[in-house]
Amino acid sequence: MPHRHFPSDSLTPSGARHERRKEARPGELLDAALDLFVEKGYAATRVEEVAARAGVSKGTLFLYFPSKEELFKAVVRQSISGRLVEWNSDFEAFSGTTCDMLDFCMNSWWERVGATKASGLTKLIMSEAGNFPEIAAFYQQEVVQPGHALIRRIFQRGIDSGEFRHMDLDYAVYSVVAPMVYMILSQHSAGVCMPKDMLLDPKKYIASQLRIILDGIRPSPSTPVNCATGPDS
Amino acid sequence: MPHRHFPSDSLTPSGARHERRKEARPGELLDAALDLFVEKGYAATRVEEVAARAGVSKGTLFLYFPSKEELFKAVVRQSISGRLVEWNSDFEAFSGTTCDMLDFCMNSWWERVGATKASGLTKLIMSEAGNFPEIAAFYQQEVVQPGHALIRRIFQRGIDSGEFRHMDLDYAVYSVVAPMVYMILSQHSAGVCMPKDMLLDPKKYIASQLRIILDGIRPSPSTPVNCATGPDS
Amino acid sequence: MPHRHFPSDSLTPSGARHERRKEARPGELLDAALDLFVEKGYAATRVEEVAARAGVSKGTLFLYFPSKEELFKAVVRQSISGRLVEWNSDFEAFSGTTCDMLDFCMNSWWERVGATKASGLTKLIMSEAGNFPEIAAFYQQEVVQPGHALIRRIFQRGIDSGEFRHMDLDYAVYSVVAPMVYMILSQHSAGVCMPKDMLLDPKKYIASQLRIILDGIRPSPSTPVNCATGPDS
Amino acid sequence: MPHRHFPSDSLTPSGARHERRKEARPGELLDAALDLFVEKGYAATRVEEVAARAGVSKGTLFLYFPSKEELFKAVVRQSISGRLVEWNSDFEAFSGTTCDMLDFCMNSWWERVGATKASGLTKLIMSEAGNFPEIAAFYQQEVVQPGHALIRRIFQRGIDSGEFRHMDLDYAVYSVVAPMVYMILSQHSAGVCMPKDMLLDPKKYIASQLRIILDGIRPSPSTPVNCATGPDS
DNA sequence: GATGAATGAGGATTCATTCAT
DNA sequence: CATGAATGAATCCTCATTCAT
Repeated sequence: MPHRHFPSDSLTPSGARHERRKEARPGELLDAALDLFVEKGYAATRVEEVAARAGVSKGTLFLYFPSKEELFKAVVRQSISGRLVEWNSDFEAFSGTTCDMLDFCMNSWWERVGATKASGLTKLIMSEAGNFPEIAAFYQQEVVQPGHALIRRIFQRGIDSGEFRHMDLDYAVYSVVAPMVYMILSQHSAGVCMPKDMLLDPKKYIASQLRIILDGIRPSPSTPVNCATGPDS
Repeated sequence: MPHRHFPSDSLTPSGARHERRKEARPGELLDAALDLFVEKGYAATRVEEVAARAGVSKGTLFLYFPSKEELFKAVVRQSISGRLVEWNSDFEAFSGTTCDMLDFCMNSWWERVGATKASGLTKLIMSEAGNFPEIAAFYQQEVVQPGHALIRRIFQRGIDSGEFRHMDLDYAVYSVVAPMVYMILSQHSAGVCMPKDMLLDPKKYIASQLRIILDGIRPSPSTPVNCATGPDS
Repeated sequence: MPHRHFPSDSLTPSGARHERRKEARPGELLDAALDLFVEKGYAATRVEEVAARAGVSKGTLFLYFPSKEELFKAVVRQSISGRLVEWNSDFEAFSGTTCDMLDFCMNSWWERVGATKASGLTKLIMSEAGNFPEIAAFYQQEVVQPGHALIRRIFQRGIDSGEFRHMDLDYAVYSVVAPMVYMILSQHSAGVCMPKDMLLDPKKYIASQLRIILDGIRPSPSTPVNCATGPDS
Repeated sequence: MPHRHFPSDSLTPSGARHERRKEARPGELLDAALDLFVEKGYAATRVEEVAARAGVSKGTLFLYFPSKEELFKAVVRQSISGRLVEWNSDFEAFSGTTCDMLDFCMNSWWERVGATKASGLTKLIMSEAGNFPEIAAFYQQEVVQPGHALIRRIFQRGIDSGEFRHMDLDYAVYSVVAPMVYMILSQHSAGVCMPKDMLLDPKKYIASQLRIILDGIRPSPSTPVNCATGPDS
């Protein structure tokens, strides 16, 4: 690999001046942008730095993406929205129990997004959405709504089949969303989410949450309470 | 130069020369800064605006805080300190069921934190933790660890009394933490957490999550599954 | 004058770093801006250069004018619109013949605008209006409409008093506007308007045009033609 | 390397290899450039757009013109050349009154210049003269001088025949030139020349100006004034 | 000769920080 | 102490120009 260097500390792209890699450029820029956006946030990431990390000059970036914002949207599309489609279709073909479906949902979300760099985008957007309403709207449309819709569909399936009890889905979906989002945040703001020196094992975390949720939403076997008596009774 | 002795000074009432006691300045600045940092984030908050809201000039702010960064740290340090003491003591005297305790925990947390300015601080810290590791560590020690410890104590109480099943508490606590944190985030990044045009009713949200949690962690009434069969069975 | 230099070739302002001339700054900036806008056009004038010529830094300019466009508008207001008011009021008090009024109109316009640097703004705007519609609209409103209205009022006065014949004022006003605008343009694009090596004497130019106009718009003494016969008759 | 002799070349029809003869390229580029320069001005015209309109790539443009500036000069030089010859000869054969001649002059000028793309060139040159003195001189020699000379000859003819009064022709010519130039400018900077929402009808405009001029330059029927008395007399 | 990907200097604007008053 | 005028580094984006293919 004699050509192409990735100077991570210098803003000056190296290599030959004209390299003509039109096909490869967008992907290289997107990769560099994902890294930097996740690492430093949207506002703090300079486009020139993205270009430099991709091994091109500032101007080249604007050849492929008309603005920083569009660059960011493209990153989100590639890293999340794009994978959502494939993810969704997995569910179309799913034939097991709805419990398994929810299990699959949480675990595959983790593998496809949570465990990847893309998860940093979620944290980024939550942090900076207030300053970039357009980006928030974009993420909302491309990621949040489809995601909620999927979970809602799973829940509905479980209710219809008798696996789950009746619930107000508008609120119940967050029993799945919240732990997943929280897990992602704890990856990117460790000190803020997790007690010091403790790292969560994602698989165990998901299993733990999943069990509570599933137990918590199945049709009440008896009365919904076994809390009738205090600890001192 | 402890006092001024110029004759001309006698033209001015020597008592309360300045309307606002200068000792109050730092506090006013910190209050203003907290509001603005919460509202707009660190980067988007301009020091001039902070000064203006505190009723002083930009230059004066730099008299008390050597830089924007130090101002931020001071804001967080002051706002965090000892918030949990009072809350904790409420639980010492609690004599009801552990289910009620968890109910009280989540609801009073909502009233004391979620619905107040303090929630903005949580969001702020999560957003900026990456850029201020020192702050993250501080928050970790002052808030996260005590908070987790409290929930853990509640859970342990429930297990000991037989109200809750045995669980790996290292993971189970997040069934309470995650929905609460998520609720805070959705307050401050509405468009990113919630499907468009939908606002969560906090009381209903908490009730919904609480019921799932309580059902999800009580001792298994039968087998932990009623998902043995698929939806088509 | 030990302080304050006007480095016309360097962009670095000289003098002490903090000079505190708040009252004087806007005027100095406006003067510098007028010079440069006239000399180089709107697009080609760099704000930094304006600041430097006024002896301040780039940032200082934006302390007084929120944008390049507002700076330009302020220049127009100071150089033209502002004077239009005073000019207009001269006419309110005018008690002579309407012929004298028109004479005064053209000559005083020349003295107040045509012969000053402000005339360069007219040329600038005609050249660049296409690229800056907001500026064109502003000039239209602040300068063109009041100017046309004034001329129209003069004409109407002459018609009412019997000094001028009846005319379609929508078109007749240009018999005054066109020569004045042309005169201004010839100042700033000499080679394009005037035969080489010929400079117009403004007073004689105005007198010549004025006489033609006045003769051309007085009530027809006989028939409007003495062109009934060709040159060979 | 006058010709290529590679055998592989024989696979291609050696005759009309390129659709557009390369000799035509410069002309196509100049045409496209004229359109764009006129429409948007020099600075606002991008070379890439010129190339695109000419159907070639940006690189090709620089093959024929070493810089944007040279392209501009070439455009103007080509577009100006010899435009007035034909027009001039029309007047040689003219046998009517000089009033008719002036009428014909202004109206045919409108048809040949004012209403055509050439008018854009005039406006362009006036706008850019300051930045391209060489162009201004060229325009001066090719257009301004012959044009002024023609009008001057017409005026002289009218004076000689008694149709017009004696005048200082150095100044009187502008009574014709100014309205015509102004008309061109108002075509290309409508918002700047005309009160908002008002469009001039060229024929009526010319008729109006012509009548004033003709009335204004015919031999004084009485005294040159009927402004001896004020409006209140 | 053509192409079009790549370059990078240049320009408007923002804002934390300084310091003369 | 307090002020607020002044600074200038930093950042996004444009576009004339270059040159490997």
